[in-house]
Amino acid sequence: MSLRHAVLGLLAAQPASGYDLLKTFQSSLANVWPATQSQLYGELARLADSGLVEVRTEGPRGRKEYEITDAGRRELRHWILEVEPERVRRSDTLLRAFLLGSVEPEHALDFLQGRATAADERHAELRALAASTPWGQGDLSVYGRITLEWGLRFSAMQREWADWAAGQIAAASPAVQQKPR
Amino acid sequence: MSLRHAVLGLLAAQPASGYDLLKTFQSSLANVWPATQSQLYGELARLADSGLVEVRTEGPRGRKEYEITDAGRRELRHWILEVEPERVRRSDTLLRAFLLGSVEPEHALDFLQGRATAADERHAELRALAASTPWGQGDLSVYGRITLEWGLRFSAMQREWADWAAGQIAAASPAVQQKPR
DNA sequence: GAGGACATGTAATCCGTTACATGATTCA
DNA sequence: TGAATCATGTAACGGATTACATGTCCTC
Repeated sequence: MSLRHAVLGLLAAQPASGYDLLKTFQSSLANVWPATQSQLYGELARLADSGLVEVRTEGPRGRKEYEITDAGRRELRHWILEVEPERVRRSDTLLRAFLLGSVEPEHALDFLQGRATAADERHAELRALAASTPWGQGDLSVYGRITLEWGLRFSAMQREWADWAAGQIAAASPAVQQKPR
Repeated sequence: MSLRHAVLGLLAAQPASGYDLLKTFQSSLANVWPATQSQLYGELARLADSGLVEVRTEGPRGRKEYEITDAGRRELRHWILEVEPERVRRSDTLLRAFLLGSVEPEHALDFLQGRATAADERHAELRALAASTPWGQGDLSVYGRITLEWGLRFSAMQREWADWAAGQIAAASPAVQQKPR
């Protein structure tokens, strides 16, 4: 049920149409909570039904500009501060790591080295994003940076973990030479 | 489509019934790729339909012991080594962080301090799990440790990030005192 | 007037969760 | 004989993804 709160959070900053929100979900939010057009319009309708948002104005081409209501603000605040976040549950990469025993050690090493490279690439991508973002003075700037920093730290951690894990496998399989980087 | 590969991966190590697999999904795998009983029995039926596993023996109480087939092993190997893992897409915590601008800075600080505590608790939980696990000599031991290490590093990273983020907010809101720990 | 951007909506399908339902075997 | 465990299956519901469908407005 977090898409609902993502939408409320965006509308808490400023009124917007589904189309406006969609652009945000495809750009900055794509790295945090991606959502599709279908989902978004459906969620807006449901939010309006439950009184957490309202149509403020209807514009050309059927444009509906939504505004958060007081009930919506209360719900958002409650969710952020009082609902315990769920842990990240599933990671594709981690599942593969768990199952690496079913391939030969040299292929396990290849996998981990691939993960190290992918983590580096992700890190570079986020660094580029940070550099190209016109960071202003507002809240969005402070919290956007904090969110991005999480991504940088996460990808750095993945890189270091993959290197460490490759070392562990090399140590456990003396016959296998770890390829030099 | 990863539950399918989690099941194949477990059956690659040894034949098992749905009931056996369920216990694994509720213990060690719960930290990596949780799955419910419903899901599991459904997936086993689908895997058998597509010829990736086979019923090896039928035991008492309708027990069906499944075995991976050659086609299943090929599919597993292909998935582990040749299918690019998906990035972790959604994090409840990160979405809240992104939206923290909609609450007062002192509550944003509370949130981040709560995350720091939760990360510490998770870290301790995983340390306890590592200590209480009878690590043997096999593959499961090597790859289980590697997976657990990821969790330890992840929770450590979250803790450090939450502390750093709290510092950023305190700096951006000079009026707000960061509570001492 | 044609093309692109704006703008919303619906349908099909898949995956995951919760709950319901049923029955067999073992052991105290 | 009754409780616990073993064992499998189905149904209902909600969220996410992809694809389909339609129409309007602006600008060149």
